[in-house]
Amino acid sequence: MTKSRVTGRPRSETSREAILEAAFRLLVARGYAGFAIEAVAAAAGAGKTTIYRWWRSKAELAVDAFFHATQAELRLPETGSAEADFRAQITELAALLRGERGRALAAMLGGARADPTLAQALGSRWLEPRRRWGVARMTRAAEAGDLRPGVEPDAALAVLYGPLYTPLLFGGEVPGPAAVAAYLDIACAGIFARS
Amino acid sequence: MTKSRVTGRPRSETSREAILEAAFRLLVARGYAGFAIEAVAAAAGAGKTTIYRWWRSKAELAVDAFFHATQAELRLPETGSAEADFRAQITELAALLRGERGRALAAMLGGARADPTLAQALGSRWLEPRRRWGVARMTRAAEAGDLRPGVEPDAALAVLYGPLYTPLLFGGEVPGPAAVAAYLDIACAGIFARS
DNA sequence: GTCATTCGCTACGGTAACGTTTCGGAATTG
DNA sequence: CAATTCCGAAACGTTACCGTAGCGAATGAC
Repeated sequence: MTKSRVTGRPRSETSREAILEAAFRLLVARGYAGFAIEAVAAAAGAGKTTIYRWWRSKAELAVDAFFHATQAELRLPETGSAEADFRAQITELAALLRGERGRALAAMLGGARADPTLAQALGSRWLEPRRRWGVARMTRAAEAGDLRPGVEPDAALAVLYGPLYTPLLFGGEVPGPAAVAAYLDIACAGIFARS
Repeated sequence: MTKSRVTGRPRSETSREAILEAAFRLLVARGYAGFAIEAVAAAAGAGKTTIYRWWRSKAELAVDAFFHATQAELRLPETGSAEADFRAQITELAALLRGERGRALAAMLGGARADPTLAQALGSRWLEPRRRWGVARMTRAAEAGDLRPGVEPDAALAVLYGPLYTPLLFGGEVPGPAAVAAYLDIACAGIFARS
């Protein structure tokens, strides 16, 4: 957006990372309510001014911090059968959401009930891309005749992803590999046609 | 707990109900973060003192308000087949969670990420009783041989209830009757043995 | 060396809700 | 009537965080 400056003191990459990491830690430890700009600045050894200069809102900082901790770890596979694709993607997602990143996401989703800015940022940067992929992949599977008769793509996606996200709502831990496999066995048996 | 008083001015039932209803309205309209004791008192035409006298915490007031609006509308059926029992109970729960009560519950679940008191109150008064019923019913079904081979009760419950609660997490609307039936068709096909 | 810009730091006024206390008055019992 | 308890209203000091401003020091291009 801003024309790249050639003069003046350059932005400190050290501070940027310290802020993002401190924000993530705080999000995990105290939730979105206890996630205050002042606390982030203090924990990062940075000035409040520096944060306000580079992030427009608490919401943007939170989402940035989450992505900074997450990197591009998640693939959206497009090979193999639909069932294999979904199983792979959900298993990977489950692994990501276990532990700190899951708690950070839960904190943000909880906070999004009170902060529309956050809801919007989270929707456009996390939920929507994933949902788009899921709908597209499931629709392709339906057209290829891979689904049991009468199965609607939306309902199938709800059954596949619902059990994964529910623990974030209730404060529990995201299921481990064995539990994920167990529920996927059930869901896939109801969704995909057996050859 | 307290010995029943025989003397003095009796507690005003009018105030009690005005407070519970104002609390529910505020919970629906502004979420748990915007749910302030002062605001409840003002909206109810009551004094803060009165609220502090009868409720120990914000969390207790919120949960009480939710139950006051919910009454005992929910049955936990025990007749017929396991599949019929779960379908009936989930359909009823979905109807309850649509609209205001769903938003109130979503607000509280979101707030529970930040307020352990609320998490505990909500767990013991709402989640636990329901979960207990579900586990018991599903275990009985397993013992009766009504489940497809290899289906674990915990995983089956996750598949049945996950899609219902997920919208509360993402801020969406709880599915309507048709959508509930559609996802239950899929889930039940994966869980219950066909005779 | 000069200049533009960012840095961490400290301080400020403003807002919001907290939880407590005090008050005069109203409602019951006996 | 007296004793008791609850009521709504108002005021209090406290805590937490907001967003902004100004400081001297640091940094790097020119």
